[in-house]
Amino acid sequence: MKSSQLFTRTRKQAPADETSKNAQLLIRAGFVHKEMAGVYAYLPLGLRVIENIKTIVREEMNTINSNELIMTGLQRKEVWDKTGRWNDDVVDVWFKSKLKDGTEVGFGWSHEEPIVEMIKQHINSYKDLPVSLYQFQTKLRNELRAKSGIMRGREFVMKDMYSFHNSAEELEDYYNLAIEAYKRVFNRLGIGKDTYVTFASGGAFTKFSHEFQTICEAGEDVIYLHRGKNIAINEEVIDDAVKELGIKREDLEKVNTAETGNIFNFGSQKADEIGLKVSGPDDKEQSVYLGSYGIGITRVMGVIAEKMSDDKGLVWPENVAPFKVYLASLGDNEQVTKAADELYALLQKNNIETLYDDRSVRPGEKFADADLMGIPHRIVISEKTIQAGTLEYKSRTGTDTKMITKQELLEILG
RNA sequence: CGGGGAUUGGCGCAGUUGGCUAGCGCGCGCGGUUUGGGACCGCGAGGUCGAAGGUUCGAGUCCUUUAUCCCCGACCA
Repeated sequence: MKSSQLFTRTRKQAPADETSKNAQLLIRAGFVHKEMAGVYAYLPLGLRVIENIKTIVREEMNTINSNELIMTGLQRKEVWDKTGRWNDDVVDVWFKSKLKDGTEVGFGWSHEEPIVEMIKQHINSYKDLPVSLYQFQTKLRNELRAKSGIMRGREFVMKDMYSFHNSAEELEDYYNLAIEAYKRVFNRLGIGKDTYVTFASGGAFTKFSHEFQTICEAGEDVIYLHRGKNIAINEEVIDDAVKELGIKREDLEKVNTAETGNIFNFGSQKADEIGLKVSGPDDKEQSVYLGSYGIGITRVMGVIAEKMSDDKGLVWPENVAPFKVYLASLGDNEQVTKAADELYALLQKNNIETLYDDRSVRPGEKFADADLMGIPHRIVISEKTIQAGTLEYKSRTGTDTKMITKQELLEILG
């Protein structure tokens, strides 16, 4: 992509109505546009990041044999009535509306009930199980207070996955597979070492559920870490967990975190409530066990922006960066343009996502934009580099530039 | 939902005890000089001061109501 064709604009100053680091940087760098409190549009650069995150998640969910689908944004009241969760006193984040004929509908804040209802038409026998389904969906939640930029919005993208099983044991096995898949996701996203599988309140079916908590100052959660034993416990359940796990409170370190993922074991209760049953091998009706697994896609993006930045701007990990290379040509010079065009073509040929800054603006502006956008690798082509017969390379995180050859560049970009 | 703060061109801000055609910087357009870390000079476009009502000879400045945004708390399936 050439900068001259990219729909984006960077700013020197952050808007006054944003104080969170992620929103300030993402807006300044042209990744998102704020529509209203807690509601953000994703501009071309931001969308690239979202898609990169989704690709990683998608690959890992496919690895554990989950099937991608996409459910509806509008939902039926009847489905939620079955579990009592249409009630605003039970779920206070509902956005609701009515059809022209008066029929009540809700805007999906979760898809747990609807997917169980839907599955009833597709699953009849124990032989149809297990099955796992996932989607990337825009969830709508009427939060009392949106905050922290894109980390807690009223509209956000979530990957939600649901697995259906014949027994508690089978669900447990899959649940553990999902934990491993999630760990791979967070590693690939570049926040693995700061993300902890955390004991959290489990509700009616299990004593604890698991949250994936990523250390982040701007996060809303507090967890206690036992680094030695690699145990993490949400503040909510600290007393019970300490007792249960036989560890000492004094050995725990208190940290702020953002909940980037969450997995739940629903047992058979939800399927029972909604009336999802299958025929068993003994020709008797049997219960279906449900697991639910979420990753906040846009929140993860916010957390990465929050954690990985410096005074010059964003610093994306390679796997999520909107472009891998920022190619800047300096000076309106035919030779320079020709050399930059050629290198751009070479990078494209090698499938290396490159943002080619072909604008006729001063060097400082190009460098500032490259840094602000957080592109991992920067290449400069100028009269100097042409005379030297090399390229100038700098990594976003490094402080020095170095002269390299095209071959060396391709090796760096692996 | 409780508490605190804010709202003036696209963005960031100033605007004295109410007083003249509402300013500045960035950005934008045109012309020129520049070209290795967001250049400089000149010219120019763009706001009715969040909204509604009120006080006054006169309101961006005072009063009332209201909307929106941010922060703290509460909430977070």
